Amino acid sequence: MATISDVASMAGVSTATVSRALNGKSTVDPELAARVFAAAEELGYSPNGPARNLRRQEAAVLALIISDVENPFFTAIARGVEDVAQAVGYSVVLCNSDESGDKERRYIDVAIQERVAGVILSPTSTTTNTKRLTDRGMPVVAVDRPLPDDEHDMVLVDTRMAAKEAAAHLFAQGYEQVGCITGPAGVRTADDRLAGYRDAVRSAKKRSSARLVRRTEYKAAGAKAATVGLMSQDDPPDALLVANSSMVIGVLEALDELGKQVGRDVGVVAFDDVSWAKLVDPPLSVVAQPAYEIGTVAAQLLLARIADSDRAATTTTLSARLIERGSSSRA
Amino acid sequence: MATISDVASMAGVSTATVSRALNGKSTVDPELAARVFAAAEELGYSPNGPARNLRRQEAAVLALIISDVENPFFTAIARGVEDVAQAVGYSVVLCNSDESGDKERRYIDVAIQERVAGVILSPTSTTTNTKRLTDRGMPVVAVDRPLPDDEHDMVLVDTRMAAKEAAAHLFAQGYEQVGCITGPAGVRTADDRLAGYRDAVRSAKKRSSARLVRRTEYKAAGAKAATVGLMSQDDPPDALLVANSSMVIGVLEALDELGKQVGRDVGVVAFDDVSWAKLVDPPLSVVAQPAYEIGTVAAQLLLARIADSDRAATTTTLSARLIERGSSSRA
DNA sequence: GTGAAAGCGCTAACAC
DNA sequence: GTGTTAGCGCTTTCAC
Repeated sequence: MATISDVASMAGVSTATVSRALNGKSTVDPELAARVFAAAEELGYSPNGPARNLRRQEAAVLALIISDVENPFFTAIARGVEDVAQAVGYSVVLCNSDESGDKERRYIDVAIQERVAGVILSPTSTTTNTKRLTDRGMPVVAVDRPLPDDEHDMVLVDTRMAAKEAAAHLFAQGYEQVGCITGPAGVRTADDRLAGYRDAVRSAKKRSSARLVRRTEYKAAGAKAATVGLMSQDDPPDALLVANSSMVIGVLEALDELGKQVGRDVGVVAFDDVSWAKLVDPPLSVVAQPAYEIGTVAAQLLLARIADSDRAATTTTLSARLIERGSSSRA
Repeated sequence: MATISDVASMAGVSTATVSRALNGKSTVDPELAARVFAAAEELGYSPNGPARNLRRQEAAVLALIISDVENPFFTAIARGVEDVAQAVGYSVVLCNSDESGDKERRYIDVAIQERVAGVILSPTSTTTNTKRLTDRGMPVVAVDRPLPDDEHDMVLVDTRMAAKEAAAHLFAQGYEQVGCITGPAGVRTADDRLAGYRDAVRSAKKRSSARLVRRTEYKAAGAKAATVGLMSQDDPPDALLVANSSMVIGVLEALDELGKQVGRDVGVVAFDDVSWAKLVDPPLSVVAQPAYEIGTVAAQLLLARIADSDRAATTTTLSARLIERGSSSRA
């Protein structure tokens, strides 16, 4: 592959001049510049990124480590990040930790080794170790889930409040025994959504009961089993708050197999306004999170910190919006 | 950030020895090795990837350029690629071309600049230019959609056959006027699915009619408008073959708004077995493509070609499977 | 305005 | 088995 010195000798100038011409730095004689461009074109020259980054000691690349590529919530964040990054000439590399602390650690190492300019991640758990990043002065922004220490920028959603509202809505619709299916303990969004649910139970003057709560992986299969378990006990719940959109697939399947009609028999509200929410029967009531905006804000924060490492860490909390559809109505 | 010479001086050895010890190359005196590891640990040393890659003239990184991150079909491919790559120590960077030839070109350039070991891509159109890649000796594997020249490995699905089967199934179920909503002209999967549909029309001895076909972006909005257009003409279709899962969302919304009952009034079969297919009413009949397998095969092919650039290019064609559910039945 | 030369951090000959 | 040294391709002083 052609190198800068190939271009230089073809154009009859020094490598320094080629570099200057191609980067539009300082002024280069127009005539020489033209020769340089012609030679570069002719040779199909494309600068060697690693070499440049090695020399410059910086790369215009951001790493985005998300916990589940197959979850539309996270891919929407990715789009937000990408749009902001592209606009200022940064590339984004997307890594899928797949809710595994191991893979997450591996990708954090890759980010360090590749010397990316900064990292945006949705921590798989509260034990996620970003120390390796911060020790090396790498800017980190956490999205969706907070990091334990407060030296990072974070972009979160007031998910506890949203969960409370959603559960309160179910009570207001006349459901008596609202249950909750949430993610694993230690995953902050799962804990918060459960806490919000409990807030609502308390406000509604209901007795909170562990019988009505199940925790599983943020996946359809676990949620399906949990729903079957929940519904097959005496005095089962007549409504369910479901903590994510993968889970609600399992929940709806289970309800269907148990012959329960959603809405009339069992009210359902789930997190995340997925594209197919209006297609199920009855249409699914959801808590819509501003995923794309989380991405854009996170990217802006990260870029700001890359530019100025002394900025104080900020936490941005966006709010979610309850969208009432048929699944949370008895009518 | 600590460099290899920091480690070397701390351990009282040369940088060469550090490199050897850390990479487990040739043999190093156990005692020295121990000192090296201790020093590296102490300093929080992490090798500089760009520097290493520059020297080695190769990086264990694959680029995967997909045309839509929000489409589960492509994210499933991504998981397949990643699983294979991880297993042999390669990282995967995921890039979203968003069906835009421009973004695709930009990412191809990034891949070249970063000197990744190889590229897997789903070309946005038949005009995708991979010449820049191949000119530089970069291995390329096309997935989902073929590339015009036959010097590349490709992993495709026999989507024409699958479309024919799906349309034939609709005729067999007693639908008389089967229509087709497919993607933009020039996108090979869109063209092939249309061709397969026409094959079925011919086999069923129906007169093929442009009235029954619509082409739009591979998105819900376009498909929704197309459906409204299709259904509001005289003698509208009584069944629809839909070329992708984003589109079918628009189709089902439109049908619902027009008061048509899916299955009884209008049969529907769509490409891609999405997670929510069984939740809509009636459950959605689909053409299930082996997306994950496409990813694994593509990654294996790419790795093989990286190891041996002289291999002849191969084309792997996987087959899709029709899954009959309620949406394609009048009962 | 341009070129010579140093050096980013690493690995791989090559000596010993 | 270990150290010395050259050099990957680039940018950036520093002279001129």
